[in-house]
Amino acid sequence: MAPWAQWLADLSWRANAEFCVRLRPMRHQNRLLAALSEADGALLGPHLEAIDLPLGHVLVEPAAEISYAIFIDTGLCSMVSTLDQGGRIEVGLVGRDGMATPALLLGTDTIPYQLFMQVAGHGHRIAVPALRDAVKASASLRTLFLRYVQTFLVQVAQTAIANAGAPAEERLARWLLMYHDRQDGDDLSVTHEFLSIMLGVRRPTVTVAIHTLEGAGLIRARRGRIRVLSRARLEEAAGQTYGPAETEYERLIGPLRRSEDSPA
Amino acid sequence: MAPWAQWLADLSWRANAEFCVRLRPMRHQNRLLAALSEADGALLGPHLEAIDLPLGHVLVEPAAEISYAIFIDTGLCSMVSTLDQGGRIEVGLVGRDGMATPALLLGTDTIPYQLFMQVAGHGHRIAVPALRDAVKASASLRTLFLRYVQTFLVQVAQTAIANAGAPAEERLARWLLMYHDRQDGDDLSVTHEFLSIMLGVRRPTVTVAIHTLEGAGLIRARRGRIRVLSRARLEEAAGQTYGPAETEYERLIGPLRRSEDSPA
DNA sequence: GTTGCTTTGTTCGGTTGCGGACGGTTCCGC
DNA sequence: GCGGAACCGTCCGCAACCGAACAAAGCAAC
Repeated sequence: MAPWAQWLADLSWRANAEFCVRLRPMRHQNRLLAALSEADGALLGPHLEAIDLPLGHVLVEPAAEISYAIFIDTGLCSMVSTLDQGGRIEVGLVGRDGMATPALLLGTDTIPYQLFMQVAGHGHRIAVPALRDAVKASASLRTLFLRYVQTFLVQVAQTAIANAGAPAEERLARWLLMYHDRQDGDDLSVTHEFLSIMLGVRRPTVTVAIHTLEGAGLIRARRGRIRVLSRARLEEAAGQTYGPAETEYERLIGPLRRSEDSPA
Repeated sequence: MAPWAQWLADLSWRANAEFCVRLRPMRHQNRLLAALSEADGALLGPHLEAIDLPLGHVLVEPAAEISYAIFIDTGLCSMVSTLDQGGRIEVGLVGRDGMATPALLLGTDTIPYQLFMQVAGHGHRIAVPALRDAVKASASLRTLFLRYVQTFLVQVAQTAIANAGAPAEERLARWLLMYHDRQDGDDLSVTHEFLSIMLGVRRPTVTVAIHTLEGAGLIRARRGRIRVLSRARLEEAAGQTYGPAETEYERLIGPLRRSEDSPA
């Protein structure tokens, strides 16, 4: 097994990951925080702490009480189900588009899934009681956050649809697009093995699918790195599986990616 | 094609389905309504209208504005994605356990999916503005309903997990249990073809899976009908796919099924 | 009770992806 | 520049499931 898969399998290291509190920048990269009104920003701001989110950091353990909500500025976080046999299946992805975990807005402090950083980055955290107070006090804040929950729900539903029968190649294209949506630039840092876990398929299957997409000129794959060459054609390749969740996001919250797009 | 599949494919009939308003019974079979406090019941009650929910009735059309929230007392409603190729994939199931559609609580009046009655029954409806007013006025009502959204989110996530690799037999077991949870008695009305659509597999695959479960003595299948013989063993057969959503429901809201269980 | 439709049972070949394994290549640290 | 670790490419046999089709059995209406 590859060593990075070690921390994927080994649950004991998680106690080592420590938060590194830093100064809060003025403009938030996180889309939800950036979308706050003046008043709502003032409501949350004092309670936000900047944190580092190293690779593999576990934000939430299944059935364990959650103390902080996290707003990611850079990096990616996966929500996965840990199966008895040791396997993992990804059900949702959170980046600078939202918060982890949406369930905190739905009246629960635990979820049956695990959240961990899949791409290192940084963000801000807020203690759950402070979040609850703010959400209780401001209807506009509540509305915004619940709208995010809706987009997340649709995202999970799209995962269910993609997992039902869509060939590995379409699922791969969808996943690459979702990653691409949540970061700047066109270079994605992922290995085949990582993708195989996220997509719930075998690693060789990922290799084959990547070759197909690369052969068609949609991406360029290098060791541990995938560059998106044509978003437009990648979206075609993803078929029905990509789109609804992103449309929902732009309708309810705002632009997901920065303006520019890769050339087709 | 079987004729019942006609209305599944034919979208034009939907205009024919008319609501039949009736008197409101005193005790709600719907679990959410039954769980309301005195005050919250008084808040919603005056706005509730009893309605019939005939087989195939379309409650929500993708991207179409939703006017009513529906609380199902009996019967079953599926949330499905309608694919371009004409196929449908189920992503969620709503019965007397909740309301249709949860998205109304998340700040949107449209969803990218279709909701239709899969098993005929009846329920109550409330106009969306009235629902919004009530939810805005009562924090306890909001909490209860949002908790339901959480259970629904987990249900959809479990669908994603089941669709990722779980063999048809496990998915079938899970679906039967979810149906069983949402009605009285042990007789389920479903055809193989119907199940094949809900599970996203071929009809012969369903036939084979049913034979396996029947051979093991977990169910008894007759034309258009399946009787649950042993819930406990059916839950075993469903493996990891069944459980988390139901646990979440009982933790956050209350009992899903009536007390008694089928003999093991 | 016969007719016609619905539902169920079964078959066939083909494809996709799995489980496992092996060899090659790139990268990193010493 | 030399190991060794990590990652990528490929192969095998095998099981699940698909797409299509056809036959049998239950049910209902006349």
